[in-house]
Amino acid sequence: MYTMAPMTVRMAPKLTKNLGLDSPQSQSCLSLLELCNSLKEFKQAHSKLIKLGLLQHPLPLTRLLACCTLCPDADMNYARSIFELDENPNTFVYNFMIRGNLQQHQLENALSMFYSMVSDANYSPNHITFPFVLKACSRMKAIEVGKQVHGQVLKLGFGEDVYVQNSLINLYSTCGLIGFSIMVLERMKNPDIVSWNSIIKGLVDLGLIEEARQIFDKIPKRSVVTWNCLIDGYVQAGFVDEARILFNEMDRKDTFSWNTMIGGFINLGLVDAARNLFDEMPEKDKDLITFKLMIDRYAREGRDREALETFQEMQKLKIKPDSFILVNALSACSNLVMLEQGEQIQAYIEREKIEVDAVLGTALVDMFSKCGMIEKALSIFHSMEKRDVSAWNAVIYNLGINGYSKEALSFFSDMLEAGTAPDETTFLSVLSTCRHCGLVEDGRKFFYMMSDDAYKLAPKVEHYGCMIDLLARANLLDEARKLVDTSDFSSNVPMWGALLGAASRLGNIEVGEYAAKHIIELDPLDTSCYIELSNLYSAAARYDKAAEIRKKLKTIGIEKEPGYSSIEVNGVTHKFRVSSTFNCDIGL
DNA sequence: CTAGGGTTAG
Repeated sequence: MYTMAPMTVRMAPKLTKNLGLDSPQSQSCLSLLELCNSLKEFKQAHSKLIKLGLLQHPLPLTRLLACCTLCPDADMNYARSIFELDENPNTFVYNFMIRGNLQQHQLENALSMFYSMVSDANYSPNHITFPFVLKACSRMKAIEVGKQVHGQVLKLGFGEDVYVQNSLINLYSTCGLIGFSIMVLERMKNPDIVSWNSIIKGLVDLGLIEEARQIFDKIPKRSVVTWNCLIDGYVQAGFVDEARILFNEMDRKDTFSWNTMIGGFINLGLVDAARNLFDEMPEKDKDLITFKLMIDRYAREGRDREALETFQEMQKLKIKPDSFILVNALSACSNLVMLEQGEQIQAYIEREKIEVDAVLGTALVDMFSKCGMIEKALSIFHSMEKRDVSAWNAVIYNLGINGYSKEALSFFSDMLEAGTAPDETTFLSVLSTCRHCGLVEDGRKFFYMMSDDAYKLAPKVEHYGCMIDLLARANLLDEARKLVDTSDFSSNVPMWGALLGAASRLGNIEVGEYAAKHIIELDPLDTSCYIELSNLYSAAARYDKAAEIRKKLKTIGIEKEPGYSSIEVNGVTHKFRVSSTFNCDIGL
């Protein structure tokens, strides 16, 4: 919060005429400005200031600018419009603008503010300016500009300021020039803990973990951040045991320490080890990221139940989920067909007025349709302001697998009309719709459409799989075989597996043997192929052949283990048993 | 008489 400045402000004489800065209205307006913490309130204060004619004064103007650049959702265009009212911006005003642009990730604008500042003869950058500017340079990895700024620092005499020096260390190390960072450090009279941490972080980011460790052992003092940086270094390098030893040695762990360790385990695929740490972690230290790490990983691994349970734990601790977590939770609900849970999440989104962007909307659409609430799904889809490819894909795919093939295909043409470019998943959804209803003509059309000039998408194994199945169901097995023969996937086992499965379902021994021959050539240990083939023989009452295959299977000593292939549809992984049928969606 | 630096995930 900003304290009121005393009212004995120096004022330019020409401004004192219409002054009113001391008037009760002005006073109240200035206090209003201090209290407000939303853009809307700023704007009200702003217009009041204009009415009172106070924007001529440097003090209110600077304060207004401070308010509207410092808030986390600052509107920098708005800030800029105020800035431009200032004919003679002072150092404070410039600094606020640079900082605001930096916070809003408008790095170029931050730099151009700096440029106009240095070309302004009346005011020059001070010790506060440089950390912001240097940070902008390091975020942009603009090392050449950074070096020039370094020159300015020295020229203007801020080379001894510890904050500025530390910013320089960071600039050089984020640009990979750790040697320069060390040079800056060695010239410092009094490097502090932040200087050392910046060096350690720089080394860690370059993968120089041993060097980082040496510094860690050498420095006189360490902070929690020091420990966390080094632990993160070990974790990044895959030395999780080393990280764990340090972690255990820490006398004070903070949220970062725990999250770094948990994240490290997770990245190495040690999800259960991560969970153990998660359970050991004091509840009061857990934050959004802690939960995000666990829930996101559970969701990726299809451990939906655990994802949801952890999500509920999070709610018990009153930690507010962000939309990433909500997407994960919704996807778990749809995989588990847990409508009630999903509806609760939707209610939460409405209650908390969380913005339903394309991704979150798609997750809702997917959840409702997987739970059989197609109407509800469609109404959400229609209410979405922005629809990306995934949103369309979710609708088309789910309509298709629920038997609404006409609707699915009409959504597909709506999509093209809306100018959204279909991707491979779109075509997979469309083709699986055709397969679902035996629409051979349409299937062929869409299959060739995807690779034509307009879309230039190469059909993948999954697309071929759909086509094989579609053709086979229409008793067009020879066409299916030709498709495989002429594809780029003649050395792809699942591809032949799909043909074998189709042949098997039709009892077509010739094509079956043909496909099996290819599979065995490619992978003599493919068990599912033998099993499929023997089933095919049995079904055709060719028991001798079937027994022969079974025997072969035994002698090779292969265990029965069906092969799986998976595809991803709108972020949800669907498993297909490639050996037998292409339409066996195990995930449902 | 306003303001500044180092650590964790998608």
